[in-house]
Amino acid sequence: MSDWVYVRDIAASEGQVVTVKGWLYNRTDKGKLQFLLVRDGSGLIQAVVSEKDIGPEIFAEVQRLTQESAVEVTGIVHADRRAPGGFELQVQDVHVVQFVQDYPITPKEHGVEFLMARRHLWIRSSRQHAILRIRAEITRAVRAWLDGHGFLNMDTPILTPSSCEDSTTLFQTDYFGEPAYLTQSGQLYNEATIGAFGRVYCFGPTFRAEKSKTRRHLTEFWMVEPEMAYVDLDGCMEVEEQFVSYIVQSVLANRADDLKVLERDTSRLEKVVPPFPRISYDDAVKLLNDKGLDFKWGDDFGAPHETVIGESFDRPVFVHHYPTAIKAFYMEEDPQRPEVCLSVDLLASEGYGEIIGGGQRTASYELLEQRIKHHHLTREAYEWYLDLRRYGSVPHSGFGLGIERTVAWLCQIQHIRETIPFPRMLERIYP
RNA sequence: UCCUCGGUAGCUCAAUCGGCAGAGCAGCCGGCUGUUAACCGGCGGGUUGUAGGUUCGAGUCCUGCCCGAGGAGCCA
Repeated sequence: MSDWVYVRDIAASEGQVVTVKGWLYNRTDKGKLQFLLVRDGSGLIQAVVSEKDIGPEIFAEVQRLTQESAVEVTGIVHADRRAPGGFELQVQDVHVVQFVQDYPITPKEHGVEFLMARRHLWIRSSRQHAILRIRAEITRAVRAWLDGHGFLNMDTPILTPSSCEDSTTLFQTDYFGEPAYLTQSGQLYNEATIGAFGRVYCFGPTFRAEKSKTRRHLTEFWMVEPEMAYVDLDGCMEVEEQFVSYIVQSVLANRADDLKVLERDTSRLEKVVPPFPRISYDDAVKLLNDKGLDFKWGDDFGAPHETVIGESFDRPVFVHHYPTAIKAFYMEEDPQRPEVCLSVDLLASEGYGEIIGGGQRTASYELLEQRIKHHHLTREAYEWYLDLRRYGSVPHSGFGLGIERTVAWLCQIQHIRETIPFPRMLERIYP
């Protein structure tokens, strides 16, 4: 019995007889010679089957093998320039674990509707495989950087009694006869945990019940939200640029093969190092007007505006000091200019738009109380949040990074639906 | 929610002015010792999303409905 090895480790077994356990990705039949492309989750390897090596009986069985049949392939590992990946197996034995009939996804072209309905199988395809491996690297890097920089992971609730912000629509559920909502942000809770721990982050799913039907929106998406006590707007931007740069450089260093599968131009990503350019909302408006776009001060940027601003720089760009009126109720005002607030968004390059929203939070009890009233929020529901301004209120900042948008940017893919194993979108909750 | 486009074989698509519904791939049969979405030959494969309407005749024109895609708004 030969050793079971994963394809990713195959180079270490050159010249040895090993067994690969996986699924048939594709097969080419040349008569007395067949090429099996076997994937095992860790990689893809070509297995060369010759009739004279394994005899007519097994050879004929292999000839009947169909796409995605489960197989255990035993053979000698050879380096060969002609093989994808540089190594191949000269097959000595094939054990068929399951013959598969009529696997629906062929190596040919398919439409989005067809593939999305078969998402549970589509994730086996090489492009999807590469994207989801990069996603895993991004989430690994997120935790590694935060854990290494004094942030404590605080898991915030998914079931919440009310809205965190007043702007978006929430999914309502029944909580023992009372209405409850799926969280749209852990931020408010993290403003409490920083009072206990100083620097924290939450990382989990977030839900928005808006009927958004665009390439940048999911109804369920993942967001990491760091929050920091005694950190102002400038300090927040410094953390963001260090954090994002680390994530990008980790993907470049650890997922080069997957970026190649996606044919990602990595030269743009190599430039993603601190410092990032910083422009005020005022200057962003000027920039848009100078480029001939019709945009007036006080409006929020739409997708085309974000694209133009993002494309004006060679790395992600901070836009800060948005009008107070278009931002959430908890944003701190600029003391010199109350009509703008200490908020900052990070717009990704290459037209991928906003990947981070954040800024400095209101520290003043009086201002927050006034904002809650002004935004028609229920005072009672925010009493605990007001408590945080009663007992040791300090300047503090935080931000939320959208994982799927980051994956789409780094993978250079057109639609966010491919950045999560099972996307939840308007009109799609299957599979 | 609004705007635009689409739905034809298992998949991806074609079908001229309203006039016999067709190709590639997949499947099945045969051939081939270096294939990379292999190639060569052969075979089978259809309630044209759905309900009506116009017409001698509708995949094609008209209306409703269903489903999907792209975009807007909102946002990460």
